[in-house]
Amino acid sequence: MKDVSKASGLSLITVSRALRQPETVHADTRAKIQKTIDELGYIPNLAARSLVSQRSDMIGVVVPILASSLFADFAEGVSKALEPQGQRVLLAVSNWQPEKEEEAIRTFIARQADAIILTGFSHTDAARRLLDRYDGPVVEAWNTRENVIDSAVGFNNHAAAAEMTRYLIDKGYRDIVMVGGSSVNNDQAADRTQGFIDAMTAAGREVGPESIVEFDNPATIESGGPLIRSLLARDRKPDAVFFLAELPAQGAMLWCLSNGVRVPEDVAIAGFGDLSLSALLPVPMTTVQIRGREIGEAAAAQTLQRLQGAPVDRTVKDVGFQLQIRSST
Amino acid sequence: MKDVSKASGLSLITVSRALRQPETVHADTRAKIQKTIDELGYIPNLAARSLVSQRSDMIGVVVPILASSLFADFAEGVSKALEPQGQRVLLAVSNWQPEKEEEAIRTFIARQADAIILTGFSHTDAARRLLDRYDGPVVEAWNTRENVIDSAVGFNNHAAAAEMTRYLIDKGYRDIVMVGGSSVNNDQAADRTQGFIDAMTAAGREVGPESIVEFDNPATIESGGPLIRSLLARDRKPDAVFFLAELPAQGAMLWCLSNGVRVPEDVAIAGFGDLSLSALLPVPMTTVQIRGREIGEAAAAQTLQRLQGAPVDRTVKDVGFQLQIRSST
DNA sequence: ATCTCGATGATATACGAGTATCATTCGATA
DNA sequence: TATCGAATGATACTCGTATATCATCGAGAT
Repeated sequence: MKDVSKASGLSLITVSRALRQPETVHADTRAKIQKTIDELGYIPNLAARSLVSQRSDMIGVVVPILASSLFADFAEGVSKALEPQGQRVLLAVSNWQPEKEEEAIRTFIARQADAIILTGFSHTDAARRLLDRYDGPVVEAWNTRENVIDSAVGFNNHAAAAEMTRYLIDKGYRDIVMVGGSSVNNDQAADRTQGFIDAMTAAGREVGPESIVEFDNPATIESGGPLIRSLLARDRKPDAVFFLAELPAQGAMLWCLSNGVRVPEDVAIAGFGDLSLSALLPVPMTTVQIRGREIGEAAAAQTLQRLQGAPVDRTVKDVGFQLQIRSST
Repeated sequence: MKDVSKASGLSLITVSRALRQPETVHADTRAKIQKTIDELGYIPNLAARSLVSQRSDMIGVVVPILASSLFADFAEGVSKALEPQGQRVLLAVSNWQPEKEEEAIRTFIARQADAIILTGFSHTDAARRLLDRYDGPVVEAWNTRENVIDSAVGFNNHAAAAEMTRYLIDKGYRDIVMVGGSSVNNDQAADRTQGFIDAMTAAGREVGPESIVEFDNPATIESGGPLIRSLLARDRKPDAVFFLAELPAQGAMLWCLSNGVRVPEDVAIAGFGDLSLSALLPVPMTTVQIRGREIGEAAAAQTLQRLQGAPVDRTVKDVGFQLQIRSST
């Protein structure tokens, strides 16, 4: 700013005013300042501005994973919704490790992030303490629960899994097996699993250890084949397999296609997520549609509202899900 | 820091030293300071530190898109490689618009980003000027060319498309059609297209307007079906179709599977990208394997080296690609 | 007893902007 | 001609951390 002041022959304070309170400066003066700014290529130092203004125009976002997942849609949605407001995304990938999330939160706060958007409700105690003392908006995304830190945006994972399970039961399947990821530090996986269990028991079905199979996170398409293969090798074959993630479901479907197993005649397959591929498979796949991008946009919108002064109301926004019943069941 | 100083009974300068030059402070004193830091929950203000140190421990990253693409792998690779060094990612999604990239660069510089990682070589003039004056490392990723701003990490898009084209020619295909995205503001698409053209003409093949079909960015899996359908409806059907993006190729493949078109007997299909699904399709797909995550890690590694004082050498690092010959050709 | 060195402290300044307070200049208006 | 207000300027202080310079104190070495 000092350089601009000298080059334009105007005082430092006038340059500052031209930038911060343009209405107090004569139009001609403003134009003159803008001209020298362009000539000099002056770019304000936002770190200095941040120091005074106590804000950074940055919003911290934590996702568990980005590759081949709806979290990429989510992050893109957040970024695009924030950009028009001059907010940038500070990104962190936690790999489903709460300690990494905590570390990310710590650096977000240290960098004066204006708000923090997290995935899920699984946080370390230290992270909760940090967030309690943090005065900006905090959004927990991808699930809905009662006890939110500040606000939440997502869908009811429990209800989604339960609804699909009920559908499978009503459809007449007798031996339903659920395949899910580890519930450790993953409230989404936990809620989905519980949704399956609750729907089953509510229908009088027994849920034994053989009804639930676990795969390792991150869920890959490659894991689907071996999983369904081992299930079909059981003495008592399941007649329906409900995958709590889309990629293994797709992998299972493709394995069946390549190995002469008929879907849904030999075994029905349902997924969770509805990646675009699922509808286009030779046997279009029944699945729970999740709109990751929409969750991201909603999370960003909620954040911006709060930043613009909307009151704290511990909102939990449910963007919903939708069962996509197709031919695989 | 002032609070920590008062609470611990030690002077401000000692607290500062304990944090910045720990070796100059007695271990007991250090422990005492650490204790009060923990008690108070003190988190240093990195905006203030940044103002003095002229660095921010943030690295700006621009990707054209994140959803359903290898750029998500790329971004994850960058983030994970930077994290152990205490660097965070400032993310921007440009949507293939150089103006958005320019705007992102401007804010990265304003926020004192230590380095900038871009996708591709298509920048606005203003962006080039900004980057010329910028003193941190700049990495252009996802392609290799001669005139780099600072350094580049990627693979030779031209060579990759040419090699696949040569393979198709050698395999005996007579009517090869290329399907690619718009080359406007997309050097990768342009280079791939040129690679196809060059390989064709080098083999004495004619490349007419009917040999090249264009789809809209972003390439979706949904676009593949209609594309291959219209190609097969031509009087002179192509016997091989080379998609310069993976999703439309997968879409085309699935359309063929669902519509009784035999691959590769009726038409051969080749893709570009090798998303994990491609190898698992009922007809595993021939494609060019790109390792997005590796590009991200390499870009991050190069950045870190430069930040740690490695000399500027206008490096162009080629991480390569690999033809995956499968059954679809 | 003198010197040296490690550990700590006091003071001042810098980083780049934002802003409060008070002063000055100039032209328009009554 | 006196007054007012818009436009601009000068000065000082703030934000939170880093660091240079010089000072002080005490323990151990010579």
